[in-house]
Amino acid sequence: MNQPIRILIVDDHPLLQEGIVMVVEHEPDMQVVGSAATGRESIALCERLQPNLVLMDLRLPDISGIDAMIAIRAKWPTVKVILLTTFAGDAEVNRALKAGAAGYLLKTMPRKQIVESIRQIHAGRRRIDPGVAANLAEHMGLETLSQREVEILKQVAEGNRNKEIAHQFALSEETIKSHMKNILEKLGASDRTQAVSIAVRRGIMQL
Amino acid sequence: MNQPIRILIVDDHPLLQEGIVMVVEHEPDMQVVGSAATGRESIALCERLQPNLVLMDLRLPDISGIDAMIAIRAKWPTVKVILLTTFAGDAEVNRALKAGAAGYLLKTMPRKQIVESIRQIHAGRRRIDPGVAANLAEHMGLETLSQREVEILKQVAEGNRNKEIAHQFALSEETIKSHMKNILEKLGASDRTQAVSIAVRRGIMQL
DNA sequence: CACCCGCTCACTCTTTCGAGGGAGCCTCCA
DNA sequence: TGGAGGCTCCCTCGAAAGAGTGAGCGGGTG
Repeated sequence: MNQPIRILIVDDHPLLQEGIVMVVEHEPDMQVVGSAATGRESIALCERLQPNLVLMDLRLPDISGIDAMIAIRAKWPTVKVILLTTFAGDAEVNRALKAGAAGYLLKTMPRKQIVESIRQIHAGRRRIDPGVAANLAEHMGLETLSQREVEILKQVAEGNRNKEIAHQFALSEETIKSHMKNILEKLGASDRTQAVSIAVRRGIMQL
Repeated sequence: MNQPIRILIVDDHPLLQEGIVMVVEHEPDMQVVGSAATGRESIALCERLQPNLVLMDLRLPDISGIDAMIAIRAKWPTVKVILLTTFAGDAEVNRALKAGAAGYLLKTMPRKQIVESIRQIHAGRRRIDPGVAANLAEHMGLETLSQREVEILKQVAEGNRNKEIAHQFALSEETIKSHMKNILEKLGASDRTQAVSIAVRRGIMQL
């Protein structure tokens, strides 16, 4: 355990990259081996730099942080990936953890807690930000939308009518209505507009 | 001009604070005199530390960065305030610039451009991130919603029916319909759901 | 002063939504 | 093998939403 933790930073904010470097390099047992600003770059740098641990933002310019993580974990299963982001609804957190994230931290966390979490995660424990965990617990057991339902809800957010959506997907309007009924019930929404609001808040979709 | 630029940082992400400090302290003509994590704290620190320039995030835990800026500019009109944020629709940028922001920068900006912008702004020029400016130009001349309209649209996003909104505001349902008609036209939306989507994207309201 | 604009309200009419039923098909998993 | 759940489709019906049109009031501005 004398080897320092080799960390790769993935974030498209240069200032934040800089901040992480500063905080992490302060710790004798950690070392930043590189920084990437995009998902694809992060995969390439994993190849080259062989980090033990990746600190990854969720929103990246090219592919989502979750997809980048999936790609990295597929090639290098021993690499631990920590999502470090500003906030996310329960849906994103769930997807991240299911996809094998070793941790889910918020950027609002104090420096000390972040380095401590990195240490814990590197030692094999799983860390989830208390705020995120509370949010998760609140939505525990809450149903998530199917792919089809998300597709449809996105169209709804764009102002399409059921009939138009049906036409786009080559389906019957009745089918769309049926999906909408399920969406409203799953999200606990009283109409399509609130359904979009809730879905965005919970990280099920973006606008 | 031998005095360094005294900078106050306002951001609720410790890591980003750290990053700004590192980048800025690298410059001989700049000095970070303090960091605040909330809007109220930023006002208090302005009092104590008398900075020349404030780097302010838009989203803060207590009050919005714009409101904090307004408060600061009211008390210390010579202090220049730069909004430094991840992104915002044209509505937020417009409000910020109207309220006297000296600059509007994005966190995705490279380090060099940020320090250069700080220098320019301190010298009296106004700097707006090219990406933001493009977005602004795109929406130039686009109508904005009145206060009443925003209030109503927020209720719409919560899934309230026209009748319910009318009751809440002690208005006629016909009045709400009339407002909705104006909202749809101003935003170029085909229905209330898309109106909410567009308003959120443009920074007119949050969910 | 006239004018614009935000806010208010009214009436009609068509379209759309969402609630209420039900049903068949598929796949995955216990 | 038997659910469970996702996807598809059908019917009815009342309640909303939105288009169309019109109008009065108050405040601010050229």
